[in-house]
Amino acid sequence: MKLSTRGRYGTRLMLQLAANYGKKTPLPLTEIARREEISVKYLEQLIIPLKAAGLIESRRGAHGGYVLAKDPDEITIGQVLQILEGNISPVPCVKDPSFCIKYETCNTRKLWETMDKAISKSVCEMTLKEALSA
Amino acid sequence: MKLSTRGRYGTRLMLQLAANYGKKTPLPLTEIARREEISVKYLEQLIIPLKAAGLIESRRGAHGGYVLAKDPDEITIGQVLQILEGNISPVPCVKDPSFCIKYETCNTRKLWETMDKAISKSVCEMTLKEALSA
DNA sequence: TATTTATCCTTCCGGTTTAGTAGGAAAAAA
DNA sequence: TTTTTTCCTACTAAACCGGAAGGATAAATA
Repeated sequence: MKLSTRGRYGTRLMLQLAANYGKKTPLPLTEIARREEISVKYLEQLIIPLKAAGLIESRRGAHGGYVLAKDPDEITIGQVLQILEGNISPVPCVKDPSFCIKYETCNTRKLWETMDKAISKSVCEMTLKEALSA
Repeated sequence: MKLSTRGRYGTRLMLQLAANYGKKTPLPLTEIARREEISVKYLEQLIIPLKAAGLIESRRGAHGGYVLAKDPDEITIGQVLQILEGNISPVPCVKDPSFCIKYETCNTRKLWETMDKAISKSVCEMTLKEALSA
């Protein structure tokens, strides 16, 4: 039960943008790629859904780059993971009952719900700002 | 970040054995397969590591089957998942620092540790007995 | 205006993991 | 000796993961 590189790299990407928040110049992917040792090409892929979700704004051309669209304390790690990994619940049925035909009689459902809540809580209560200062 | 069928089916398997705990006859996989609608062949595969870990004992031949080797309140969901899924931490580096070359400078490590603890706690504090009665 | 620096857009691909299936051997009970 | 069951070793189709490739478009600068 692992996060993929999308979630992990994407979080690092977002923390770099959070650290740059408030500065005059946007942060280009080339710079993030250098700091985090991740290829620009892969970062380009990860940033698309983050931008589509309205968490990021971009400026094209020379001296361009990306900036957070919101304050770092208004974005949670949970949001970022949700966008990049999809639903982060440990089992599909918790968020989508139609997934399982045995939904009513399943002896493990409440168990997964307990687990799901623990995960959601840990990650939705933490903002980029808090993650940075930790 | 999903559990695979190994972890999910294996937990259902263990809960069936927990429900049978104390009864005179062991529970055969054919019966578990019928109740849970999982093929015997796949259950056979899942039960191997559980037995190897000492959570289960087997009896061969007619009227054979499996029984828990311990009381249901001495086995946690966390143990079961650990055996079937391997390490359930959301990122590899939390349990194995050598995995990551950026370990010292990583801005996300503490974040994953927080998440890891929340998951471990939720799942290691719940025993089969509790899961059954929930 | 030409060049450089960026984002933006579409496509492809090899490797690994997942979720099983297949076929039988060995043991124990009836 | 037949049936029921565990035990053991392979095999595989499909999905997913982790990127790389190649260029188009836009903005700043010289």
